[in-house]
Amino acid sequence: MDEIFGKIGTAQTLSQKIERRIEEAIRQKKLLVGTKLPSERELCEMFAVSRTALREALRRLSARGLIQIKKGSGMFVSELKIEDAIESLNLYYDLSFDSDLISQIIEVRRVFEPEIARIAASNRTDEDLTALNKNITDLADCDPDNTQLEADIINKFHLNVAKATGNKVMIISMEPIYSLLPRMRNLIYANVDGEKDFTIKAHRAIFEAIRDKNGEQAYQEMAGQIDRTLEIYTQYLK
Amino acid sequence: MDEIFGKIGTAQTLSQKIERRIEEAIRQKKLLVGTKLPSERELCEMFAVSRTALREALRRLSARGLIQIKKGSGMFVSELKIEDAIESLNLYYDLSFDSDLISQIIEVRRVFEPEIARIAASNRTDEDLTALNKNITDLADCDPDNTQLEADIINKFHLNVAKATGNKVMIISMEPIYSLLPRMRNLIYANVDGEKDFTIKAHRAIFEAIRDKNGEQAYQEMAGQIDRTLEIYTQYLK
DNA sequence: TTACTACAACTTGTATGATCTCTGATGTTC
DNA sequence: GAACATCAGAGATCATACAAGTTGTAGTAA
Repeated sequence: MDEIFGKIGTAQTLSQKIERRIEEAIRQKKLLVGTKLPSERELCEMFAVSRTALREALRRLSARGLIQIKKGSGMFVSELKIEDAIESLNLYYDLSFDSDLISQIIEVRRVFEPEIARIAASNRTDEDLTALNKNITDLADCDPDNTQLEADIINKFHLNVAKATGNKVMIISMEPIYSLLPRMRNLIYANVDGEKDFTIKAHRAIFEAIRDKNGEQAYQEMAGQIDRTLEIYTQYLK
Repeated sequence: MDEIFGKIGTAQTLSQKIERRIEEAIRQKKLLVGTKLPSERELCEMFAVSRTALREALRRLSARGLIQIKKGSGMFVSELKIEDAIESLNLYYDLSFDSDLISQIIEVRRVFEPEIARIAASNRTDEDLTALNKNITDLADCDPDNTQLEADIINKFHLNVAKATGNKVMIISMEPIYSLLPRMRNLIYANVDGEKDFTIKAHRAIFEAIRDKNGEQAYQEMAGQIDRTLEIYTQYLK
């Protein structure tokens, strides 16, 4: 218990208090999504604070994705998007990125993604298939020199597999990891030749297994694909 | 490619531009953790903007946990805590918390945690064992009426298993999920009797498997434990 | 010298008023 | 009715002033 000397006069700033008040209102659904908030001037009167303090509170709320501010028209309560929620996680990963992290990421993918593929195979919708298929044709059409685009497409494919599970939590868990892959790929792909054909074939195999609702096959193909990735990375990292 | 007519004057506000600039500097480690930023006035001169715009940018950065602002002393680059990153996720979950989410969380745990236990069994250190063991004795000693504390301890156990993998990414991935469990448990535990003994026994079995470096056993025990959880929840939710 | 006090020189927090710019609606012209 | 011009209201930015917290230091008394 080293809370003994914890803050007494927390000295929450005025703008923080305002922020909390509005946040609470949104959390408790007293302010519904889409609602237009009163104008700055009106809110100033209602809270009896200066525009400075109020605006800073609003800035923070919009930074967190709770409200949307449209210049010239007003401020609206917005639906908190998954992307907003994930963004700070992405940042967190970004800041702790190092070569250690690379092998750890691969390990996590090796363990999680085959299982994800299995679930995707049984839950996928036709829309999911369309998206996945598009990823593969995009990959095939992609300029071989444009490794950046290539990496993006591959990421989308894997993210779409996660989406095909129909499980939001799955997406949230994996998204931050996928967002790091381009950085890893840039590190490596420049050094590997004749990789692309193999990559396309492997991803198509995953796609087909998911399409055929063959969970076990999807699991195996995904595992194989990541094993191969792992191989390449260890070869490069050693 | 319908990017042809994509936004040109994205109309990023001034404060957003400032925010990005500082954020980039932090991301690229040009500003290290602990660094004291120049004072508001100095930054105003450097960026050639008004204090209002600058302050709004700083407010957003502090809202996101990238900097810490201390009245009277200054602004400092702060280490982005995982808790900060998770907070917006929590808010997201908070706003979309429903029985759907609960079952999705369990599904994710059912898939991920047994694998985590398996890896933990081969990578665990003696310190990990000590921590896990303490969790179990704490659980046994815990006042049966204090379901909140009970839930906390169980969470710590699972988090410690993740830690025992020695894989940071594993921890970060699971952390947001674990942070939701207390809420779920509060929903349920009040309605289940004679559960505690079983819970202790199950967790002890997991512990022993990890202790003995028996990966397969750890996998099975963890899977069984979560299956049991799933059973309880479906029973309650139906 | 030492310990305490008081103050000066910082820092961020809040308030106010003026001005700029964008948006949406209204009115005008053809 | 459609295209254009106008205008009111919204947020965005700026400049200034003052309030209030923090820190270091010079000065004072023991």
